[in-house]
Amino acid sequence: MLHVDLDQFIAAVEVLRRPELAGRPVIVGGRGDPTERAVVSTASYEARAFGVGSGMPLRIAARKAPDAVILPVDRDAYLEASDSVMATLRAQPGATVQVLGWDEAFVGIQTDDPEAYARRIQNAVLEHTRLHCSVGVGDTLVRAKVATGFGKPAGVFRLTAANWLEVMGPRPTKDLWGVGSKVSGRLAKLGITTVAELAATDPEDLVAEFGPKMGPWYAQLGRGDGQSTVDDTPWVARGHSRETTFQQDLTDAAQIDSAVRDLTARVLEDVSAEGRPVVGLTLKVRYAPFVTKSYGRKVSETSDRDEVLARALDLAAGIEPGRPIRLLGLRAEMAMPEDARTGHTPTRSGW
DNA sequence: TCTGGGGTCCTAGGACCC
DNA sequence: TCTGGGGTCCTAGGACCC
Repeated sequence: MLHVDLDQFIAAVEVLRRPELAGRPVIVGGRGDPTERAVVSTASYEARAFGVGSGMPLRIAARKAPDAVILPVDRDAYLEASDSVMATLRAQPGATVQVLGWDEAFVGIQTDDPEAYARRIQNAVLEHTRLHCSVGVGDTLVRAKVATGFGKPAGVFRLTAANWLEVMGPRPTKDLWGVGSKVSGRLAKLGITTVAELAATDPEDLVAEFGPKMGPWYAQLGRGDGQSTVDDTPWVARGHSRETTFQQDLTDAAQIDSAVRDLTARVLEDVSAEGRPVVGLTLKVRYAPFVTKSYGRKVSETSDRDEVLARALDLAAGIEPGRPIRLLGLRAEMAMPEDARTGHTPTRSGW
């Protein structure tokens, strides 16, 4: 199968509608104001040369790349571009498309020459959207996904059981898709620092540290093994959430109350668009500077706005009075539709 | 350096039941 | 009076991804 990933997607979309920005460092994040609390969504390759990367506070990014153009996030524009990329992929002969995000997808195909097929896809995407993408070829989802990184930018790379250990073996475990800094640190404490070492570990030996599912899963990840078919079953969202970081920390009860009402209304926009009842609510509170607490509970199935608001305000009653709040978030969990409940939906553990 | 916003999934521990 | 063992459900928290 193939994994297709658009190059510097968000920045590329912005440059398309502002051709004068081509070749310049471009940073997209927040409302485009580096004095606000916000982070970088995407930086163009020119901006990355200054050490700017996604997730970095916008303020820091602006300091590193003083001449960069900083633009606000425009979700609708990226969604539209994404839709036409995915439509292009689905139009390829024999392609099964599993969308992973705005800018990436797995493509299942039967072909004797996957590299040629990958080039076809790159050309088709470029022709229809004027966007460049990189393609990974693999015999499992994990290998295809990881392969893409070696193809960037605008290239094609193949990873299979035959070359996985040769290419990935010496690399740190953090280079794996699904291993972050915490897990790589815990693995290091067990004496496992490279992908080769992880691949050679008995899955059962990881159960004590990571639990019955994640332990064996990490061992499998080290080998690059896992699911080898692309599943295009339409995704069914489990829930929707909204959150806001306040530019000034909140302490006033009336402000908190109004923020919760606002979040509820925004969450309900997404929820009611799906027409599925709410079955659970979680209020996330970040007390300054960075202590996150959540207050959640199941609720009896409801689609009534006032009912949901009342339950959200119930949760907000648990907020510690007087403690400065930096962020509030509200997540609504929705009832799963009958067919999705009985049918299969792709899960991370399946990979 | 000081940390967005939208998601998913897993685990631990307490409550409760038999 | 002090207390097993297994199971399920729920909540809180954590980790990761884009």
